[in-house]
Amino acid sequence: MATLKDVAFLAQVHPSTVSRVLRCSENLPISAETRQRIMAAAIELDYHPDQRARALRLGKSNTIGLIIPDISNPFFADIAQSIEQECHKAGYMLMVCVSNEDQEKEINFVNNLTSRGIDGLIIAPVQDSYAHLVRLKKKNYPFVLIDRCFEEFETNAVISDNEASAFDAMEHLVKLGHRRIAFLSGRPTIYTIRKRLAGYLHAVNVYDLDRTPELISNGGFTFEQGYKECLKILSLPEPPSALLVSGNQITFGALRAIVETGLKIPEDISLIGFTDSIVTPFLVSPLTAITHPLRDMGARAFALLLQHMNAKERLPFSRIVVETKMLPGASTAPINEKMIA
Amino acid sequence: MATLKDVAFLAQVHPSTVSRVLRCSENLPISAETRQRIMAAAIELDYHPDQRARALRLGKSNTIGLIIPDISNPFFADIAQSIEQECHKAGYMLMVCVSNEDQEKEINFVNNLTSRGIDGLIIAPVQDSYAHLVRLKKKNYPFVLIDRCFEEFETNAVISDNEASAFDAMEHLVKLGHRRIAFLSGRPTIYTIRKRLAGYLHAVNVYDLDRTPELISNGGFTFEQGYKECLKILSLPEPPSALLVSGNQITFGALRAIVETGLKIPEDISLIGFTDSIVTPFLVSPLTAITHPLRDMGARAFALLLQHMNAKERLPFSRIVVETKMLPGASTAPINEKMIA
DNA sequence: GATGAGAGTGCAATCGTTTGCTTAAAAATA
DNA sequence: TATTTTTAAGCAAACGATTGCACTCTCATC
Repeated sequence: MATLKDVAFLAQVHPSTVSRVLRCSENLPISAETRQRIMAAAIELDYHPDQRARALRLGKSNTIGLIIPDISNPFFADIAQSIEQECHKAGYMLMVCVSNEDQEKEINFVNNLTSRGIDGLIIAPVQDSYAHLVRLKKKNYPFVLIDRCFEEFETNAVISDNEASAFDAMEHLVKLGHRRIAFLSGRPTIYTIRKRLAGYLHAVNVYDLDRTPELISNGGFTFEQGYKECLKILSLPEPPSALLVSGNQITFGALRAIVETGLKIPEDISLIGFTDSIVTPFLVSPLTAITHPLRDMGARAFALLLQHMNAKERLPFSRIVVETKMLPGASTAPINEKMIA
Repeated sequence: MATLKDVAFLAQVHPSTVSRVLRCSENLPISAETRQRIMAAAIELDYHPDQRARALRLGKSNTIGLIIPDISNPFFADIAQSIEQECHKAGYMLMVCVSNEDQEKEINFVNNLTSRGIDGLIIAPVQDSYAHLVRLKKKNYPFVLIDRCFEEFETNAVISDNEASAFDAMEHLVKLGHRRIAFLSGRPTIYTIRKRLAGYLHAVNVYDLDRTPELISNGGFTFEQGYKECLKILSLPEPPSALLVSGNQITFGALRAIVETGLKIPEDISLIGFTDSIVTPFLVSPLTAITHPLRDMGARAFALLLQHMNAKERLPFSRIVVETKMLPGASTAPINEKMIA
């Protein structure tokens, strides 16, 4: 790797001169001849400034970090994609880290990224703890939470109206005559899950629905876990007539369980999923889905972060709430008589 | 951010002593009392070594870079996920960059990452050019290509047997009686596409199939492009009785076109897709899919990279070929009479 | 009672850039 | 011609961590 010194030597000038020529475009007192010589040398040696030295000296790396729990989940992959594009537009690099829902790993990433001189951080936190984020806040390090946040801990965040959308989905099912509706989700320590569960319970209360505890299941986020939990629910003595599933991978797992059990959607069971996959319209039964404006979420998180990174003084925190949208499918139908029996 | 100096000051020792105490665990000549004092100070100040300074001094960053064309494509997202996990196991950080199939962007990423002191690089190249990779090779910078490689340019690579798998898929269709088979894919500048096309053409020759040029389409990689290209093909005066589609997103786009056109799979048209999505079994018609051992590909690419990064002397290049697998679905069927009419 | 061996620390250079300050020559002004 | 200004380029410190070398002690050994 060619260094400034190498270029300087080749051009027969001092390294500082090379630096100046390469950095400052206009009104630099330099002879055309020398500039020419330096440029030629830089190209000749395929010189690229060492970013770590630069970051060290400048205290700025033009890089931000993104920590997400799972990149093979299209939900986070799409968010990552949009953040990456915004970064690129703004001249930033993006460092993507995957916590795999492991709190320990997330903490390590935060430490590692900050000590790399990352300028800011966007995090979809695991939410088993947040002491590391409190430290970040204390150091006045700019960061934005995405999709998940802490009620009791004030930070920047871009989230969606989980509770309302779960309630709406329930209402939709209730209007079709369903009174025994199961709720399938990941860990309830997570903000989105808690909120959706709250929306579910709210609907259960308002419409006085069946409250068998077995109808609520929080097994985990994966395809496999969704599959197993759904099988369990379907084999209840009195299985539900409808299912509200929270999460991309879980929904597909549930789908597998339903297909394997031989049930037809929506004739035998109705299904609404919190899912943002492009394939929902082409599933065995085109899925009624609650979708997020993922690109918008990513873009707004980055814009908010940028604002805080560029701020001279401490800005007040923002909590941006985006609206989900129910994508109508064909996976929900009025309850039929045999279900009740 | 606390520095070594801050810790040293608090512990009343020289920075170098702090560094030694924090780095070298065993047999360091240091009094227990001093060590104690230093440790306490480090914790008190929440000290984390500055990685850019460290990387600068050590010439090693314990970070590798991954450049992929599209992260919202599960194919690359899964590869990224597995590489990330391997990295983590080996104590490396992963920096993920998304080229969005833009050669310019890829070149920038390569320059930027290498000048960040990244220890190695895994790339799924855009393949419009490779001069930047030649430079990398010249500088003896360790890198591994994944999924796509260059026939005429020797490098490390982990790829799959694209040609054979396309041929096998075609053979499968031919045995069902299909003779008019369309091939839908992304840009033919890309290795995988070229190879799959070669497999397709080979089958066309061996079995003397219909060679109407309109049956071959290379519109692009996206869902939208797959949709449009497929519509075009379906509206041919003599539409094909079967479709071989190359790529995740394109396959779903084609699916949309088929569904919208009102055709039934496999009664009206057979479909085989190169796709690695977990949802293929639950589509309108459970899809016959050619799948890749994605986790394995990622793991092997990382292992190969690690080997080259740790090598004292120049190693010979490896080209690892993994086998694809045809996942049987229900989207292919024997040709029926009305198709031929 | 020198000499030598270790134990316990500090010093200073280094990695590659950047930038305020200085110097030196040339040009402009008095 | 003497002085100031402008132009052009070099010097050196700094960012934070690491490490070979050197230094000062304290013991034990010959």
